[in-house]
Amino acid sequence: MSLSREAILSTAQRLLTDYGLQDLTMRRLASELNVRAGALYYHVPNKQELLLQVARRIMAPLNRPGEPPREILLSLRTRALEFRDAADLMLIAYAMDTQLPPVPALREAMAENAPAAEVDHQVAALMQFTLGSFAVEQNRSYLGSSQTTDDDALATFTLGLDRLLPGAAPD
Amino acid sequence: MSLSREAILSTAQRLLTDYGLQDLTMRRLASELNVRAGALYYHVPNKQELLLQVARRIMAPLNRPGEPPREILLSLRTRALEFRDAADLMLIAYAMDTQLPPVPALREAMAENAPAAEVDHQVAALMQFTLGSFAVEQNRSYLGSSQTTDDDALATFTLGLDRLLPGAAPD
DNA sequence: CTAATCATTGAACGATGTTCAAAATCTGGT
DNA sequence: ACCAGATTTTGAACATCGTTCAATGATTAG
Repeated sequence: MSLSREAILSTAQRLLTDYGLQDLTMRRLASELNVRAGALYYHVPNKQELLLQVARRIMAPLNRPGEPPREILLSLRTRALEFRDAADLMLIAYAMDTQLPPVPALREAMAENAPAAEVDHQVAALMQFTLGSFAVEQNRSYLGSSQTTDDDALATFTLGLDRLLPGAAPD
Repeated sequence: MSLSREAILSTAQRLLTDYGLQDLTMRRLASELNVRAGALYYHVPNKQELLLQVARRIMAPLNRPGEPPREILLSLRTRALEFRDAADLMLIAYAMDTQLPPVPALREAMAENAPAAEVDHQVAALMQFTLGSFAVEQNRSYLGSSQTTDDDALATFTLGLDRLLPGAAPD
């Protein structure tokens, strides 16, 4: 069987989960597929694109229409922390595509009480907070600097969610 | 005159501003100082530490006690966008040091109406949103993907601030 | 003036993403 | 079964990166 974009992406995703972004090199990925690095470039234009597609794969299952935004974003958090360095990837992927999942689901869920333009800003703020949260949290654990407990991190995250989601109470 | 940590850091900061993180290599930095790359390692342990110190330098002037949080964070935004790739650096620096400026100033400004632990979470959420915002915005302009105007970005940012700062109104 | 300390060099190491002509493999038509 | 053409993969190279370190040069103190 010959190589395929699909095989490359799913192997990359596995490497990311098991060993992190640092060990996700083109040579390592190729060797995992019993192939040399050059072969990958027949199926994928470059590493940046590869990583982008991996990020999409990780986030795609989270576009769940009908689910409350709070649940969606808590699921996103679970997923982000379960893949090593996923936070950075997600942030870049979202920067490149504003309509990345779970954005459409969030828009739909929040479309009720506000005009479209307002909803866009609300969703954007929510995503920026969420991804910023993950990035900080993941970089922190990556550097072993345990200035914060997991409980603190989660509490901060839900506090932010409560404030950024419609229907938030003032302090 | 011999090299100094100070000269290295300020030159690094200038390179960052003028050419971005991609061109801030140890060799380029050394050449800018009329020196070879190895010499830098007598004054700085490694590049990671170098970047961290640069981030501190950029953020340090923003610890302005007494100023309202909203002003502080808008200044931080101006500063972040004025240095290329500063957003990523700031995020990493904050991940490594929870008390990085302008955190102390924010804590002080928000300490009035809540217990200490609650303030910490509020400040953390605020910083995560802020840095996430910058990172998304900067990555976006870096990739030329103009899916969003500057005005939109600023509107999203202030919307988030209004919601995350004490005294926010519900929708 | 000399000895010791400080600072820089130059060359190397291992690793990275990427390219590309050549080789290998697979495919369909006769 | 064979062959021509297209599809894939290789192997080697390129440029670049961060980092190390013995040797060298420069500075300072006694």
